[in-house]
Amino acid sequence: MDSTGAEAKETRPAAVSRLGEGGRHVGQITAQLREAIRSGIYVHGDQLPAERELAERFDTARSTIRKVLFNLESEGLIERRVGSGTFVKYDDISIGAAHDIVSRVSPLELIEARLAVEPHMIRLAVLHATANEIKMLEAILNDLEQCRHDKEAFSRHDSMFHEWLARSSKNPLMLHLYQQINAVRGHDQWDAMKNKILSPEEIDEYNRQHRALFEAIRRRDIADAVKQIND
Amino acid sequence: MDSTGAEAKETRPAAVSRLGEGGRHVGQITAQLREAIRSGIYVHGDQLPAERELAERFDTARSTIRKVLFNLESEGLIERRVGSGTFVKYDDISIGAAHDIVSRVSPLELIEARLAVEPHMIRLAVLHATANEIKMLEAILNDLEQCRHDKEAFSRHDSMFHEWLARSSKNPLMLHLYQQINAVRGHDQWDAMKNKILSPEEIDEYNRQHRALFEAIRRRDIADAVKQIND
DNA sequence: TGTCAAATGACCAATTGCAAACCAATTTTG
DNA sequence: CAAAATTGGTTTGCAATTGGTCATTTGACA
Repeated sequence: MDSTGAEAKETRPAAVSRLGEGGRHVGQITAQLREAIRSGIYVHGDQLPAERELAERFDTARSTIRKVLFNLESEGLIERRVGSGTFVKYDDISIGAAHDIVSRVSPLELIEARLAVEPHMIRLAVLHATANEIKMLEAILNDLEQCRHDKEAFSRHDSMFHEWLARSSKNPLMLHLYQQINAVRGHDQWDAMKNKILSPEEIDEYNRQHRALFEAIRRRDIADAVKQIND
Repeated sequence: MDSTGAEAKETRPAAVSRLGEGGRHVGQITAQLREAIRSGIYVHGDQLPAERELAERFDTARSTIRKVLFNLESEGLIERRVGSGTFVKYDDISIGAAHDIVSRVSPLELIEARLAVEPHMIRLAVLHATANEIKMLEAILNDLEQCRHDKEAFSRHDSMFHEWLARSSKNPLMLHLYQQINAVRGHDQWDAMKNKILSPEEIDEYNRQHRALFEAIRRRDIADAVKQIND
């Protein structure tokens, strides 16, 4: 007699098929919010107003807003966390970066560049890393191994690990080059895709490699370190 | 040491800035403090105000500040010592802008960077260079061989030769990286060295290598090309 | 009148933030 | 040297906020 409340997931397995419209209000507000996100009014990471506040702003009921947010969540535009809020998960790199280097690099080209720079970077890091930097790398590595189920955090710490690696090389030019690479890597849609695909098992595998690389650096074993980075 | 910058934020986050790290307060304050450090308001070695004082300044709880400091510590920006305080640990040497990088790179470091990038670049160039680009390289090479006694012209053409090499790799990121290297290489700092080092005989030797490299590329002989660049 | 989107209201669970107290290491002071 | 003060580290309890869920009512429309 209602079907009001929330389209319970368990009672409605395939409700996703009918996209676009829920009801009149729902469809309207969905389009409006979707456009606000895609146009950049809200950017990646931004927190949307709470459901109750959105309801007030759009002068509608919370259940309506929830249907809207359910739609946007199905489209992958937002992410909702109980107790925290609703967050935009739409990193559109095409906005404003059209002629930037970032948008002209393919995943393969990125890998090529990394393969070129990283081995030498590792060699230098093995030679020049200070005790403090090794300590720092280990700390980050430990953080990294706590991130099996948090792809976002894993990606952040992974970047940090490699940046400290570059820093340990003690070659400002190498660090500079690697930061250029990282800038692309961080904004590359391939990276975003990788983040969605990363399974805990793959994260484990990455972490094994990271650990092996770190141990090689600590032992000052150039050959082994370079071997690790090439796998 | 103080001037923690604007603390304003009139109880209404309304126009969201950049969240996505933690809660609303934590994320905001983290971003604020991080910016204060990266922008140089606090410099390496500075002691931050005590947690309890920071809490008072930001009009928030100490636990909130502690989460903020934990974030910054994870990023390697600060260091905390029980009984002493929280200290900035940020070498802005490492984050220098592109124009600063030139003055901080030693000849050896430049060579290291070239050794890292060039072999891979050559591999890609051998694979991807078009007939036109090979023609262009040959033309530059001919110019180059006319410069036995004009160090300035030799240097110019040499740069051009390598830039076309980079371009032939068909990898925009590699080209970008090599341009960064070239920016350092072409800087005034190296002029003096150029004049001291470059004798006509050495220019001849360079040209022999260039010629050999070029022939290897034309033959699509990766092994020989890489061998030439490493000599 | 029956149907169904919309609205309402209540409650739950997770998260965040606040407050207070206490501990441990370090520095300052007497 | 010893006590006091300062500082980061930790724990506990509580309240507010937020998304998740359910039951029920309202209102437009066929």
